[in-house]
Amino acid sequence: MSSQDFPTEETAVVTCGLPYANGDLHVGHLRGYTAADAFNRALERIGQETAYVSGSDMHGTPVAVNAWQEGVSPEEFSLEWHEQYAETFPKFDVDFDNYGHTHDETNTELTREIVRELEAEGFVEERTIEVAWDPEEDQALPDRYVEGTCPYCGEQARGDECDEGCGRHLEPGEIEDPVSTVTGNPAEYREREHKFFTVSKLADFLTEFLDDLDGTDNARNQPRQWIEEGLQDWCITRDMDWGIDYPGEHSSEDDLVLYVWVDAPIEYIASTKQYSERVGADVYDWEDAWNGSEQSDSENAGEIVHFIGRDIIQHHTIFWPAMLHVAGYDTPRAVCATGFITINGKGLSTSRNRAIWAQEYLDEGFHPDLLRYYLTTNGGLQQDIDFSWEKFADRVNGELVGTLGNFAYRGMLFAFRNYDGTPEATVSEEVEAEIEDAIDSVHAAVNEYDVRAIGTAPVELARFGNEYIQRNEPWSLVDDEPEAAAQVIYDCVQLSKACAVLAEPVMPGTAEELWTQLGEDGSVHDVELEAALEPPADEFEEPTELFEGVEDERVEELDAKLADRVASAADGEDESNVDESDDAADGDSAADTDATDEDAESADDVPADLDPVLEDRIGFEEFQDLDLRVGRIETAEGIEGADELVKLTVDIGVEVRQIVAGLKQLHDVDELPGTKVVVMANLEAAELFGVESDGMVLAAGEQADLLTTYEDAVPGERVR
RNA sequence: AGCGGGAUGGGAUAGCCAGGAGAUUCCGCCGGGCUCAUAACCCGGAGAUCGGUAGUUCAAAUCUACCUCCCGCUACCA
Repeated sequence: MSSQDFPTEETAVVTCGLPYANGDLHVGHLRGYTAADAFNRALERIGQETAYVSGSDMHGTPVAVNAWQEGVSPEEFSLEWHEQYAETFPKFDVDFDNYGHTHDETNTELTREIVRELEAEGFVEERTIEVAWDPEEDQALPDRYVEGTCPYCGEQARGDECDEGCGRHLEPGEIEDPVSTVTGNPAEYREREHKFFTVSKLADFLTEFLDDLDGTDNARNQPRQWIEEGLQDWCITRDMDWGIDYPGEHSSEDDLVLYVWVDAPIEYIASTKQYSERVGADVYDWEDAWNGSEQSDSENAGEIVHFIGRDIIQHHTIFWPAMLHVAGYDTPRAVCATGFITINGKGLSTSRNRAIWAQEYLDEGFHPDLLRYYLTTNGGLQQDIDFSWEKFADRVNGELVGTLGNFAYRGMLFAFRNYDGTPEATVSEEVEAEIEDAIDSVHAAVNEYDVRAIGTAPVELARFGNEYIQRNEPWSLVDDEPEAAAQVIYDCVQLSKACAVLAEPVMPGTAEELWTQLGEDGSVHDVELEAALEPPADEFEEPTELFEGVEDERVEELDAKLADRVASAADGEDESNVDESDDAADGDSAADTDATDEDAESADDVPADLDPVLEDRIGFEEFQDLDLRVGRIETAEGIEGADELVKLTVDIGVEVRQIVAGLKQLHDVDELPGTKVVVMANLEAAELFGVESDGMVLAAGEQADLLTTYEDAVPGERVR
């Protein structure tokens, strides 16, 4: 890449995706925030001027819809979540220099200012488009207020994104057959004036931008494809009242607000600005970070580094740099998109309660550093990583307790007992070289955005330390060769000090603890990596163990708890799904790094590709809930455009139903009429390929072998 | 079926972008050592044709093409 290595003379700013203010935080969120926090701390350790900022994402239709359902104002609703987030992050030592929210004054002002700038530069056009409208309520239905059919792939889609089909971002008015998600009313389209940001004019700029962009590969490759396919202009306004009013005189009467994705990333700037205003521009000047090229020769002087979840790459590599560029700000140096988290190998799912919640983790009494270490070092940033309590315990016990904690403790305890602190000596060449290497590796890791390597550095150094102390056996030297023993122990204290410095980014609390135990002055949060080579303090108190192990029984207990919770969430599926309405809603979240639902429960150990019998038994009463009927197919015709679907009318005695079934390739459609079948009669109706299907015809296996009766059962008889 | 991510010793991971020695580390296993340390630590060993095939190259885990399989999301298996 074309960027200069860190540390640079410029001012850096590190951000992480904005948590969307409509749900509890979980390990998926935490992964991104701890990675960015560790990266920012590592930047500080190598002497880069930097700030770490973020804020809550308050606007958008999911908040409005959820608030409406709870009967509170969107502001009240989102502020409550915002406050919870603001309280939670410090508990994980996620140390934002500023944490704001998108609904505050700074962001509102700045957003309007930037939009005016986009207008002034001629990148905003007013266009008349058709928007979904609820005729009964007489209100507009932007984004998630409406569902319908994707015009590109024909799938069921949300108003703003074809979430289930081709994954495209949908512009207002594009979705077909719209229905209000609030009232269920079919929506009609009305003509409205809206503002468009002409992103399509910026393809060349964006291509160049991507060529110079640092960070993870996925953040560079995916948008390239989108550009090749052709960029669409972006509608940046919505007909609703929750959001930032579109700047200008005539807009207020129309309830025209800016689309949430306009003001959300601007919070990165706003939050930096708030930080600057609080500490003073002489300490940190937000304009150097966001507008550094004004004062500097280089074109891209600000060192802007975004950490995001991989689901929001498009917003950060297309819309956002386009806005920054036109409004005269610097564009990002790097976008690092993290992978998802799985729990015990399965997708994290908030609605199924298969998640490790932030508060839950804390309530279990674990130190935040343990999770920080696990999340940042379990795999590369881009990689999906799995969380299980067993693996967690494994890594804590092996690497933190056994290697890092043990090394620091044994060396320092030896030193304390024999020398009341650091013995008289100077660092050996071998140890000095080892520490230098470790420092270099962290430097390199920062420049490669390799948070994992930043995290493993202190543990690797401790591993060397354990080997070193073992090889030199100070315990057998201490009587006969006191000088040699002193040398070894001095080296160990030096190594412990280096571990403290190296551990700071990923395990800030533990690092500070170790630093204090070593009798060092000040805080490890204020030193640079080179402090690892400075002579340790002469005296220190008796050390204590840095980490506590996680017992096997504890792991079993935690696993059981998680399993119970997932099971009970599954029981109450219907109800809980309504409350949680849709964690899918936080797809708008700027940091939603959970993998989404996955279900098929494990089917290992079963021969011949057959699914095992489900473990959960149901009661007879539940079986009684199934209304299975004998039916006779009356008519059958293929559905145009569908490969497999057949539209059937089936006589089930009490009535004739229209049912869609996937039989076309497997049966001769003309021969189906007259066939007796078994029908699941009280299944809720669904629409398949635009055709209503009221019930389900039972069939077995891939070949859709139809279930039938062999004697004289007549249509309408129940099957039991 | 579409899109995305993978495939490296028993399990989990690194290396791949910028091709070159005996392929990294952790867990597990076998054997040994140490006893300063939280049954922690250290050493040695077994164990990988780096998913397959073809190609580029003096040289491929790494680059190219095709293929297979796995995972996730989504879907016309209602």
